[in-house]
Amino acid sequence: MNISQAAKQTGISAKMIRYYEEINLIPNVLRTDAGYRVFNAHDIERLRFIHQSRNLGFSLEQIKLLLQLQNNSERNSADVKALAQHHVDELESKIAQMQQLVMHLQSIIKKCQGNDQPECAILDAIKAK
Amino acid sequence: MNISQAAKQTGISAKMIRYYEEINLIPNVLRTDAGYRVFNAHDIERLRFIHQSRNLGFSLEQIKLLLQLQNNSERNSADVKALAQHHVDELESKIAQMQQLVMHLQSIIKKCQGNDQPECAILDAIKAK
DNA sequence: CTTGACTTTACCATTATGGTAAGGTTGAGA
DNA sequence: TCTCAACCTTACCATAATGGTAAAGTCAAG
Repeated sequence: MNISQAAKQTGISAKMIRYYEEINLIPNVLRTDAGYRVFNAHDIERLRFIHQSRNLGFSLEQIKLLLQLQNNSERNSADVKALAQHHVDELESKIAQMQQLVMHLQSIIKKCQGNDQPECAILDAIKAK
Repeated sequence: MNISQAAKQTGISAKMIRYYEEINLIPNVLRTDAGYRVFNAHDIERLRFIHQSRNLGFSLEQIKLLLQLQNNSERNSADVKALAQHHVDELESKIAQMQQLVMHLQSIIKKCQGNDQPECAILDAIKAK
C-alpha cells in the first residue's frame, strides 16, 4: 500500500504521515527500491490509532505516550487513565478560562450602543485599565 | 523612555514590543543616534491598548483592526461591536467543541478500571473506531 | 578607562498542518 | 518502445505569538 492509499485508509494526509515518520511517532516505513513508502497492516493500524487519538484532542506528544502504553502488554491501565484524565483536566482548565473571557467580553459589549456614532464603550473599556 | 522602561510601563516584553513594531502593529518608533528606540507617551498608550486587548483574547490581527477603529474618529461603534461579538462567537464555538470533547473523553475514561492490569477501555475505545 | 547593564539584530524553537517546487517513478495506452 | 499523466520523493516556506540565544554595539557610573 502506497502513501496515498494509506492516507485514504486512515484519514491522515500523506503530508502528515511523512511528518509522523519524521518525528518518530511511527517507526520508519519500508521502502521500495525506488524509495516509495510501503505500508503494511500494522502501519495502518498504528496510523488509525493516531487519527482517533487526534480526534480526541490528544497532542502528538501525548499520543507518543499512548502508543507506548498500547504496545506495552505490561502496562497498567491506571497510567492510561491518568494520561487521559490529565488531558481532560487541561481542556477543562482552558474552557474555564475562555468562559471567563466570554463573560468579561459580554459585559463590555452590552454597554456599546453599536450604532453609527464613534462613542464606544468597548474601546473605552480597553483604554480604561 | 527606552524599551525596558516601556516594557515595564505596558506589561509587554521588550521582545514583543520589537515584534509588534516589525509587523506594523505599532508605527516605527523614534531612535537615538545610536539606534536605541525612544518611546513617547503616545507609543505607551498604544502599547497599553494592545496589552489590554491581548488580555481580552483578541488576536494581533483583530487588534490591528481595533487600533484602526480607535484612531478613526469617524468610526461607527457598530463596527467595534461586531468585531468584539465575532471574537465572542469564536470563543463560544471553541468552548462548545471542547465541552463535547470533554464529555466524550469522560464517558470513555469512566469505563477504564485504572488499576495495575493492562486491560484498558480507553485504548479499546481508540482502537475501536 | 573599565565594567556592568543596557541595547541592537539575527537567528532558533515551539505545535500541527498546509502549500509549493523540483525532480524521480510507474504504468497504461499509442 | 515511447510518452504522458499520475504518482512519489525531499526540501523548502508559511501559519500565531512568544521565548530564548548569541554577537556586537552603547551608556553611565566609578
